Amino acid sequence: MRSKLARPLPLYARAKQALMQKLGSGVWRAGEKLPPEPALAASLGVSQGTVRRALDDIAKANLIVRRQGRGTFVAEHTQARALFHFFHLVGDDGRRALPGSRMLSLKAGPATRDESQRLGLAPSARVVRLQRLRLLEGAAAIVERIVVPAALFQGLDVRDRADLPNELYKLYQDRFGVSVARAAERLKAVAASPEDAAYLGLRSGAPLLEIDRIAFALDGRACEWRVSRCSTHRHHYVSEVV
Amino acid sequence: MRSKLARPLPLYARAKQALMQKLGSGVWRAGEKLPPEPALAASLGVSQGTVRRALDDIAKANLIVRRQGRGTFVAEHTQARALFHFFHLVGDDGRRALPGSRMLSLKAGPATRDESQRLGLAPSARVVRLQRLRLLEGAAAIVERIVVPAALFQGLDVRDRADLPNELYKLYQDRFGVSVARAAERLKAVAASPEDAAYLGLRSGAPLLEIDRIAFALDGRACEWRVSRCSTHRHHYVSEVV
DNA sequence: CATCTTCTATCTTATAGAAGACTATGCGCT
DNA sequence: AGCGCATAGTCTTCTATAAGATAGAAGATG
Repeated sequence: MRSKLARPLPLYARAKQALMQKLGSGVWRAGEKLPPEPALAASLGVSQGTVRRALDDIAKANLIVRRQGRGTFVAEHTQARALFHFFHLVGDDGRRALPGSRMLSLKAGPATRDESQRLGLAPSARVVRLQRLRLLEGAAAIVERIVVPAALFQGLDVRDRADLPNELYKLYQDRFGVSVARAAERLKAVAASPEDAAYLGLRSGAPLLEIDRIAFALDGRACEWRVSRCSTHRHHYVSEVV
Repeated sequence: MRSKLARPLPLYARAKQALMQKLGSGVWRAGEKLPPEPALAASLGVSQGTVRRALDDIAKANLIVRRQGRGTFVAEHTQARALFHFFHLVGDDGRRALPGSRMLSLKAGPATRDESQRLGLAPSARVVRLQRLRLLEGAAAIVERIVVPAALFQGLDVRDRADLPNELYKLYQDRFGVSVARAAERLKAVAASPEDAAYLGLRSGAPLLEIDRIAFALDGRACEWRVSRCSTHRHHYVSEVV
């Protein structure tokens, strides 16, 4: 919302928008190589320096990866990326480990009011819900409740119940072409419900860290709502603040 | 830890280091204006473009503020900065408010093992400890325990007990020349101790969000250890993940 | 296997103009 | 003379382009 005159964005910002739009529209798939800088510059009608600035900006948001001598590539949801960018629970000894998963339930249905509001969907649009138990170093540590819009994930189905991979974001990207670009998390301390407690082997009322996350796709639309209730006896959530 | 040959850092990175060092050594005080780009470039023996890149990097870490037409200034710990960069508790309605403070205690003493380890001090170096109760919208919401190395804050004293300001980081900067540049936070859900519960008006054992933060000065040394135990009934901790 | 070439991104410098912010000047008016 | 105001000038950062040197990666060639 610019106040004075509607000044046009600087050229590099418009170039960035154009590139982002291409990324979002799936012109280049995950892991693919983008055209070299001079080619992009020519196709956008700007200088190489300008396209460079745009690419650097996008790389800073982890949407592309630049490798000297090789080229610029669309970011993939690798295990390492999941571990370092999207999973913030760390062992108290400082070691990071990706949690294992045990599927508890998967079913589809119309969205509740909360769900459609949080995901920005039409009232009672169809959603798919799943629940998982996640294991850290073998022990149950997180109860996870996930809601996704059915429209974005056509074909995600009860039949998938058995063989959903551990890393859902990679699945979203590979099978449905939905790349999670960023996420907003809200944390609270809550008391374990009797159900939570049973899953995690704690007494009811034990303090749990609740991570409430909305994940956004490249085009900015919300694509997942995930609530994770974590036991933080041997782990903690890390956050860097600058 | 670079693996192959010890390649020199690129010029802009060395320029950044040189500038950071000057910032850390207090050549320019908080709020002061840095020399214009061409002057800096000349003094460092690099081109204006290179110094620009270094300055942009530093600005991205919120250590300086650049204003077109006016100049480049050393960042100050304003209220807004405290609110947006260093205080992550937000009301469930989305509104941010800086908490008020009520001092509970302030005393000096030799560091415990934990304290000297977390702050990177010699064993049993002198530290100052303070405890505060913090209020959100008038209601007690956070119990805060703060430990700082006495060496960095010469003259911080029991006599200050009454009139310590709400925003400590501004005090650190203005009175002691210690600028908090970044911080690392570790979050856990814990059960309220009887003492916590009494301060916060909760029952003992209620779930609290514990924020354990080490703050680092410009030169990279730890300058504060702060543990905040927060009631998250009406508030939550926000975290953006890219 | 070693070397060379080619393609790529990265680094560095230089130049020019646009735009924001502040100061000083000068002009008209009272 | 003194006041108010527009304008010009100057200093600053910001934007944009260009060009060449550097360095990593890969394949072709000897």
